[in-house]
Amino acid sequence: MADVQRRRPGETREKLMTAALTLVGKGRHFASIGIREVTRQAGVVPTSFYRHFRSVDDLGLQLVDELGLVLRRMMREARENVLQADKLIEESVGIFVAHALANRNFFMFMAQGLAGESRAVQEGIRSEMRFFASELANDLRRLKLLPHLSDSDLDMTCELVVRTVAFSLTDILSISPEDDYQIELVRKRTTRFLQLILIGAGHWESS
Amino acid sequence: MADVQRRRPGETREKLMTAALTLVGKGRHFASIGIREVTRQAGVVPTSFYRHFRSVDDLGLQLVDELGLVLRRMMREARENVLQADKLIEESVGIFVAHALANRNFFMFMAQGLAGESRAVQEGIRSEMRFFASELANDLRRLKLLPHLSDSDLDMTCELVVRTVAFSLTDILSISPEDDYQIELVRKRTTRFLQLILIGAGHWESS
DNA sequence: TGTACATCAGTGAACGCGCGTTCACTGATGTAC
DNA sequence: TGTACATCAGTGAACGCGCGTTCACTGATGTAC
Repeated sequence: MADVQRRRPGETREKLMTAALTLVGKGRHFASIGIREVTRQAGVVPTSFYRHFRSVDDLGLQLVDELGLVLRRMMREARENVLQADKLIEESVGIFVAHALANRNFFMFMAQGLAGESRAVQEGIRSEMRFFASELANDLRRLKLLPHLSDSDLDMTCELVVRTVAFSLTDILSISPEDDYQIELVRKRTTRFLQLILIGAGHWESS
Repeated sequence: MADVQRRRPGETREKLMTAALTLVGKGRHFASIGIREVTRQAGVVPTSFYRHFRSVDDLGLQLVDELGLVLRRMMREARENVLQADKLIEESVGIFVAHALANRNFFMFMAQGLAGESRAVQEGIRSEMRFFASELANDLRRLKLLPHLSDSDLDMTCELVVRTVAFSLTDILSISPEDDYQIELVRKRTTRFLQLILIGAGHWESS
């Protein structure tokens, strides 16, 4: 009975961000979401919105920051769990697919934002992807998996890998999350894409 | 003086579709565009809209059909002009970049639609991409450039090529069309991506 | 070739509604002394 | 430890505006005989 109605600081802000993601998850596009809609979904009065964000675009930018955390978490999990070099690709793709399903709304927001209305969000997401690619390049360098590649060729390869995986995202997100069979198909196809790229990298001649 | 005010049939319909593309080209996202906005841009009274489309989504679907024509035109030009096998990739990428710049609004619509609000538009664009990939596979088969690949592996390779090019689209579209230097960078990078993929395909072992 | 009628495409007025945003207010929490 | 005050986060009422959509009307074009 004690501690009644005591609000956690930042609780409403969080509710608003989650509400926006929920709407995106329901099939709405972020660019078409309004303030009243978000607050309604969050169960909060419209005026509250302005206590935390200047506009929906501003909320979007803050979502990009959180997206960065989600991606880093995924990267960490991959580093900890991908042990056998020969199954590196398969296991990484598996982890990616699992995270995409577990954070469906977040990744939908990411897929939308890449060609979204706000330049700032667009730039933010691209920058997260570049960061991801450069981390991947570091890992591959450390593992000496493609030792004959120059730094810039390795960067290029990783950029292509990240883009390919990002495109698979749109495949996954267009499938019903329960359709295990379709998801398995995407998983296999993505794996083959990456294998093809890495075979290419293996035979690439850095000048 | 004769022939005054005589409207070409379908003229308004065309104006409305062009208007929607213009708005997209100005940075608006298709999902956030309204009927009144389109008609205003087209210089037409709002009620006219319903003479041609049931909704903005419906207009979007018809834009996908036209997008198909744009893609086919591009494909034809590539077939006619890509003569030297050793420069196949470079020349194809060049033609793609030229078309992307010349039909900027159309390609922006395409990039947006891939993760857009309307499932039907999404599906339509994906299907155009699949068609493009299968045509590419036919060409490569005819040219006997990757004779050791099974049909399904060749399809996979072409699918990856098309996706990679499609992703480059978002690069091109985020650049100012006058920034020749940046565009040249994207052109070179895309070319390298495709070279990497085709080297991979060259060493791929179809089981 | 001429006439009567149907169809089509564009118009302007009107509707009710939800939107973004502002304002003054409230009560809880944090800070200074 | 207690008191006074400032700051913060949430509220409800209110605003003017642009939205999607409907309606009845108009004139041009197409069709039948």
